[in-house]
Amino acid sequence: METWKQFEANELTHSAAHHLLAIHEVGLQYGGWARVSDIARELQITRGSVSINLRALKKRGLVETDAHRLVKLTPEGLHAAKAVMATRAVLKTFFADVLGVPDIQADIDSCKIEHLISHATAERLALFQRFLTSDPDALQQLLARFQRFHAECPHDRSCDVCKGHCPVDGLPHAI
Amino acid sequence: METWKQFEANELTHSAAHHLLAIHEVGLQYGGWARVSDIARELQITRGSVSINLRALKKRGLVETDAHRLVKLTPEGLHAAKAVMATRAVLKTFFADVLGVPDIQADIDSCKIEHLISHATAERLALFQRFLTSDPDALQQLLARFQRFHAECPHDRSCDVCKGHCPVDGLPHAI
DNA sequence: AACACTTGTTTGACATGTCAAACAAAAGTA
DNA sequence: TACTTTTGTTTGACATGTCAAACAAGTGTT
Repeated sequence: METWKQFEANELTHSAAHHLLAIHEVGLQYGGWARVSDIARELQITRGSVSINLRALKKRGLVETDAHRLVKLTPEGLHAAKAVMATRAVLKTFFADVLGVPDIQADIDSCKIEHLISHATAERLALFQRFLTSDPDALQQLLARFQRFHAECPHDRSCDVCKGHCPVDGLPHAI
Repeated sequence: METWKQFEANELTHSAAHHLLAIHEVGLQYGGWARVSDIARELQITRGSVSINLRALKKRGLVETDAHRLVKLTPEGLHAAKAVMATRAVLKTFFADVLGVPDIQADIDSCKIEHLISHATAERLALFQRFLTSDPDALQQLLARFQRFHAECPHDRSCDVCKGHCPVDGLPHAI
């Protein structure tokens, strides 16, 4: 059992991923360039923290700086940022549109997971969604039926699917 | 945008969750009791680290100790451990059996996510799986068709679903 | 030019989680 | 009983990521 130690073995930490995303976001209005202050404001952390964190990202070649201390993603940094955004989008769509999880919760969950889930799994999930929503045999109806179930489930024993118990841990619904 | 800070806002850290799981695992053979050494061996970390980490778990009321320094989960600790195991099982089943992700990758991904995903999302995912596999209208066939697609996808433009592009980021398949 | 503000960096602090090493107490063995 | 080993704790170190505060360099205003 050393699977659990893989938790640390990711390309990006949560913090690093969001620094890249913040640079990308801020840079949209300034031709890709961002200032430390802007990044700090975007992430709601201090300039000092951003300054320190950028040092590591520079050393890893994900970020570049100007003579005027302006910050920009390198091609590798941009690639990494786009990968994170794409993965998050897939997760969020699945949580919200397929599973029917409330929008805010879908945002939080996808943001927590975006940099941790493997590309292989994210890709299969994306394919699954495409498969579900593009199949000619009215698979849409299947989804619709599932969504309807959520709305109508009485969360007690009379319910055919949940039978009044949480499907995760098997315990009776608290509701 | 302060959604990203929610990453730290979980009931359990990854480390804490696995300490609880390790106590539970070891305890199966000893009536719920475990020793610091056993936990350390199970997690492949030093006794010193376990000792320090248990202090925090004790303070939070998730773990109790004996006069002989034997360690046990409290009812709350057991509940937390079971919740983590249940969530992981749901995630792993989805990744492996529905999406068709290789077993080892499904283990790693579910282990990374188990303590981060909300109960709401895990519950909907579990329901979705039950829905998929128990519906009378041959939904099993749907799954089978998706699985078959994976096996047959040529990963190039001739493929109807992936069209030679990664469904996550839209870039051409590297394969 | 003088003063005030903004910006980026550095420093010292804290929290978490890990290690190795030293140590003390308990258990096992002679 | 005496010796050895195992066990649990403590300590000092390191890495990451955060803060507040001090500081230096630039930018603006008058």
